[in-house]
Amino acid sequence: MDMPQFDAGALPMRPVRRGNAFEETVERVLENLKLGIYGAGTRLPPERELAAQLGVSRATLREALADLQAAGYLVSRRGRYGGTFAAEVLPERPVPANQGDAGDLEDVLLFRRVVESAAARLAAEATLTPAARGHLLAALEEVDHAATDTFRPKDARFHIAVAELSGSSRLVAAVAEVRAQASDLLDRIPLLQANLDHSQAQHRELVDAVLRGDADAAEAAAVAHLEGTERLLRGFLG
Amino acid sequence: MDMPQFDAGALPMRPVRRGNAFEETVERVLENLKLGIYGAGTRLPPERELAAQLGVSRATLREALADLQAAGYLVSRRGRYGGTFAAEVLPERPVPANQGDAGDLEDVLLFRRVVESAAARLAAEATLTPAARGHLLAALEEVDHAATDTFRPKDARFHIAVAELSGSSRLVAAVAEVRAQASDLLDRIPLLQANLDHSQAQHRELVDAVLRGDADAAEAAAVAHLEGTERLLRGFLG
DNA sequence: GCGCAATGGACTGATTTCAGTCCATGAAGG
DNA sequence: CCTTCATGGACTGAAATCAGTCCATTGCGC
Repeated sequence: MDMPQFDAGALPMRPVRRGNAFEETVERVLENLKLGIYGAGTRLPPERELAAQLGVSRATLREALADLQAAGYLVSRRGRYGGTFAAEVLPERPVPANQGDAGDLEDVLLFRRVVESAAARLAAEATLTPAARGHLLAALEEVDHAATDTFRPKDARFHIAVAELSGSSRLVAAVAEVRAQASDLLDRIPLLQANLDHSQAQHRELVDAVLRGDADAAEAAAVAHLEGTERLLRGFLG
Repeated sequence: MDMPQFDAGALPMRPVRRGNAFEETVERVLENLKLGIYGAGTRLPPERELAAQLGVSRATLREALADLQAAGYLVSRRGRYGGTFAAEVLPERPVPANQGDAGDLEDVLLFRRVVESAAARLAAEATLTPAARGHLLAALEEVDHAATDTFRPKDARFHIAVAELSGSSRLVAAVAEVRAQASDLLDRIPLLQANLDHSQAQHRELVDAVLRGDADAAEAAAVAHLEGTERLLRGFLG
């Protein structure tokens, strides 16, 4: 941890813009694809609507979509009932040789732990509608039956589903964001079958705890689950 | 809680832009002033540097600073050893009649609880350098001796100081952001002397727990402290 | 005193981004 | 068939934003 901890004046102000609108739009859409929010073959919202959601003009959004289409992430169809669809199979990502800071690795992992364990606890404490329970179980089934090459997005989707049960939109956003960041790191290390099996068991444990409203157990399950990938990441990258 | 919880496709993508660069820059700088990151009379970084921190061109930053100067939040001095300074006394804020969503109130409070309690716990678990301990105590003294009209910024500064001890820059950012949002809400309700005294005691308790490394006590103190303002806010706004 | 140097102030032209408009496509439904 | 209409595709002119340059001011050290 090498933070500029003291001298308030030295704390840099958090950026307002991280790049141009085009780049950020590409990144955001890609993030949603990688997290499996839009699974293979599903339709994205119409451009006009998506542009509004992203707070960006349709022209800018279209540039971003065109790039993603050229890169094979998206397919467009014109005409009524057409639209923009997530590709059936996402292209291999050209490993971003960029090694990322090690300090940043710990930062992401720590923050992930904070938000995801809280999400698990709050989900367990919430009173769930039958629909909510069904949604959670469906997400669990999805990730359980996922082939190894579709595991990560479905895993992310599952964890976001848990966060949604917490009822806090800010928490959902935080989980999604930190997942996306962690996902970038995870793409640089191999996916081990043993670890995958272990994950499934932990997912079930988490769901069980949430469904029976056991907040402590839910939090513990979430933390145990996270620690697994933390160890992997530290091993391969640290 | 009225979240669009299911049907992933319906989850809107998180905005990339929340407004134009100018507005966001004003907001960000104002946020830092209100949080007391730049206390009365202190000097902000030079424009060229600040623009870089914010990821915005100097022209845009200057427009924002000009507005804030016109509104009495800032004072500029030219020449070497000149600069832009936080005004000695911040203008009364023109209460933004805007009532804000009630659902959003709960969302902010919930997320604040998540990040701040985690920050308190992590701060207590961290091994603190003497400098860090001194910094924390200094922040405590500051808020302790604050007059009622300077209480809120120093209070925010104190809580951010705690978060800094956690060693996670993401957590610090999250605390600062949620504080700023809560601060907007707090400005709409009166500051009660009794509540203020209560706060001071809770601050001491939190600091004690952090300094002796008692994570459970630190978290408990933080939660107790937050619940105080939560009740106030719900009472006046809910 | 004098010049150095760091700062805010002001301008210019290029680039990005925007809002708005109209066109092209093509499945659904008659 | 033919019409309908929600969608992607393409263009325009305006506005915002940028990077870069030069100017104006002023306290400090020589």
